[in-house]
Amino acid sequence: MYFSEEEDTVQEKYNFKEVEKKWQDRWEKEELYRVEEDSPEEKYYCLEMFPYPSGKLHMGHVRNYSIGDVVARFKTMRGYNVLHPMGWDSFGLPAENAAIQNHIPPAKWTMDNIKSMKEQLKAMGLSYDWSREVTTSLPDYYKWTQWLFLQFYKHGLAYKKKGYVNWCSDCNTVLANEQVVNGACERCDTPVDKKALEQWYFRITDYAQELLDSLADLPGWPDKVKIMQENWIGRSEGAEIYFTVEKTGEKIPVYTTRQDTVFGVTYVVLAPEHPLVKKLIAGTNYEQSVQDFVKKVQQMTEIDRTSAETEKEGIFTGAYAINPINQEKVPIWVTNYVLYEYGTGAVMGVPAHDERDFMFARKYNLPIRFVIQPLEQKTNEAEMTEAYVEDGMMINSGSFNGLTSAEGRRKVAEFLEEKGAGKFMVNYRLRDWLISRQRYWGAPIPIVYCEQCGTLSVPEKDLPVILPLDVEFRPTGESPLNNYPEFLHTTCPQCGGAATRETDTMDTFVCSCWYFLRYTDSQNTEEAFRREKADYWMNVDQYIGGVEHAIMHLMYARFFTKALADFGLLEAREPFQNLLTQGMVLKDGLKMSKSKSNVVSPEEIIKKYGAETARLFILFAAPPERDLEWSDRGVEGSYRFINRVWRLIYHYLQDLKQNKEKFVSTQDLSSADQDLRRLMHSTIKRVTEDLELRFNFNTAISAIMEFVNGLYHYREEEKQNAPLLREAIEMLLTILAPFTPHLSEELWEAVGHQESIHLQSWPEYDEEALKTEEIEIVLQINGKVREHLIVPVEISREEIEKLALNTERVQKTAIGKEIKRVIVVPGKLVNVVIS
RNA sequence: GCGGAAGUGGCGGAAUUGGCAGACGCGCACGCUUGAGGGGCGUGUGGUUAUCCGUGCGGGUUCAAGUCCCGCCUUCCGCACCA
Repeated sequence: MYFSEEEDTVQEKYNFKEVEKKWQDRWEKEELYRVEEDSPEEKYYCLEMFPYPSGKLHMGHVRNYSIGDVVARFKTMRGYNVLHPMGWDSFGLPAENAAIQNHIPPAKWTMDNIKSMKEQLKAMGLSYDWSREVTTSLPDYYKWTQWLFLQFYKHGLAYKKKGYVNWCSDCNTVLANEQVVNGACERCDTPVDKKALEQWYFRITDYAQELLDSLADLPGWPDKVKIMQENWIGRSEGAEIYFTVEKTGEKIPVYTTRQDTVFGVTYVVLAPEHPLVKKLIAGTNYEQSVQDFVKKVQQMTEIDRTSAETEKEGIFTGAYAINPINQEKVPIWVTNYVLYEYGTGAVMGVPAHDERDFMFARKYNLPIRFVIQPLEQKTNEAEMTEAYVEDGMMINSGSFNGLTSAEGRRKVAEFLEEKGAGKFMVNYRLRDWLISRQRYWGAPIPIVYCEQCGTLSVPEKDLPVILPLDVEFRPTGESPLNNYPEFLHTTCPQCGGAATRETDTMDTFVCSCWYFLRYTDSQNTEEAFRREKADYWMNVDQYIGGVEHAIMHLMYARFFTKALADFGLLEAREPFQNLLTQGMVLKDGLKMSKSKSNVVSPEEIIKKYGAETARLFILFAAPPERDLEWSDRGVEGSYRFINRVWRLIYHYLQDLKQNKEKFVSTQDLSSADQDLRRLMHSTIKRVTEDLELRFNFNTAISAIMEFVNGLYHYREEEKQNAPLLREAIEMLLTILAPFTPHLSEELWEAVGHQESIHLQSWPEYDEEALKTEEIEIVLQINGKVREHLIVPVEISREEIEKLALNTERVQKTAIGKEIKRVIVVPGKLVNVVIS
């Protein structure tokens, strides 16, 4: 990019309003941040989580995008071909709620918000390639979300089934397991109900093992996030064991990780929803009471039911089961503490070796039988007040006596497997992803139902299934699609007869599962993305966003990437190579929120101090992954620094314009010149390493501040070296460019450059320039700092030792004592140990 | 209960491999500049000062510990009857 010929008058005081606007407009006009795939440079994909267009930018956004912008600009200057896109996660409930409350159509509300948020983002001076912008709620995007759904369907990874699902009565829709927090809707906190409904699922459980295993391929992810995903997947190894109903011979599979305790089983328990419950009690004396109990449990809220503190309750069904290991007859109970969704929905009760079973058995006077002996001491059964849940040695277990728990787990499972009464089993806590929502503002699921032909995909050529915009909302929250005949009624793609459309839409997390792929080829009207383009850009080298997406978005996106790779659509099996989870922005130690009225508006800060002050403060105040305490004083400090840089360079402006001599020789430098030059190079080194190795923006900025302080000191020198000064100032502007892009660009132009500073290379430091002739080392006596010695750089260990021993301080201290040892750490310190 | 992160001046934070604790910034004090205020430029600023003491607490390893080991405390975050 080249600057226009017109002469700019540089003002004495930094006018951030004019300057920021001037460069934002010029960068946009010149398409400075546009990237293509045909670059000789190595690619780098820098991505920040795209926002939901609420209409207003908040400080979390400012932090997220400031971090991303520094990374993108820095990598560009380091010589990478950087993809840095932005878009909108624009389906979702708030738009619909706005429609119900204020009678604004969701599409209009959404597009208006996008417009105003885009202006706010542009006012921040972020280096996005806006030509790649994606909007998930527009047909040119959701067409491909629907197309991807069909690929999942075709490959058997999307299916419909009836099951007990989480229902939020306030949002009027079902929720995925991941969207239920403590038994309540994560969006509105309404306790969820369990409803038996037919719903669409993605078979993420097919990928459970790979999702778990390949966490190991992500060293660039925070351990915290990997551990959370690991726990969510919840893999366990155990056995399925088949108990049989005494009367009917029907099998009851139970899942356990402690098959070594199978001789300790004194009862079997079923979840209230277990289908066997009804059969067992039908026509017996127990029928009424068990039914009452089941009803009671099902009426409990999800919170109460799943809390570990909830009292364990149960009821005998009147039926008995046979333990396949020893043919023993044990009672079958129904309880509130067995989860139908996990394992087989049935559990073997081993009170002696499981806390929950222990409490349950105590309450209902069920027998407790010890079958695992601690290795160190003998259990005194009479004195036991809690279950022994550790491993040990098997006792009271027939031919298995004497085995350790680990051996027992293997042998018992093998034995049962041989008898056809059980098998080894790996279990996961991860459930399939429920993706259908009974809401309007989402991507319609491209399915039609025909009375003759059944459930059918919409043919790919008929995509997108357009979401109608002129719909009417009812205050109930019911999806208006159900009352929109033109949408609902269609023809069967197979027989041509009358058919109806699926009116459920997809969970918005489906849309955000592949947006990073669409960015690589966002204008493509023939495909979701061209494979070569995706393969060129993927994986995302650096992904940046909030930790609140640790499970849902990040796991769903990983699942999508793996599935798409299996469909042959791309090479990558992981979407995000490196992940940075930024901390929250706090005010007065609390998360900013309307209810606490401690919200600081980015718009106001930008208006008052300019975008760069806001960016600089946020990057300077804390390292990116930590929470950040907002401080108005701190903001003023950043504002001061920016003006300090401006004044410094303004002071030299005339000289710099007239004297364009380049710095070439290190001859004839005064000691102040040498100091300045050393400071300059050590600053480059520090800033480069802080950005390259650690994303420590705060310490990088502090190094630049020290450099500026050094330049102010140099300004006091009588004799100043003009070429050196020019080099130092240009270096300063260059390393500031990722942090303060407008200021740097304006001054870069002012000192006489025609090409944008953002197209310059990142400076290299000169190892030679860092060297000094003398260094300061620490003199310690018994490990305590006593003095500082100035010594030549190339001094030997022996000389340092001699020097140290000859100091007055050491001599004095050593009177009447023995010098036991002298430790020399070259270049750092000498420690004299005196008894 | 389980898992993770953190705890350093009046405040935000630095200390990269065990080697000068407190970089940088805020605040505060003082000086210079200015008609004044603001702003700017500069100096000082952990606590005590004879010296010592200091990184949540108590031990330990080491010539040397904010950093390593053992045992606790507090705060925040995530998960939580998963058999």
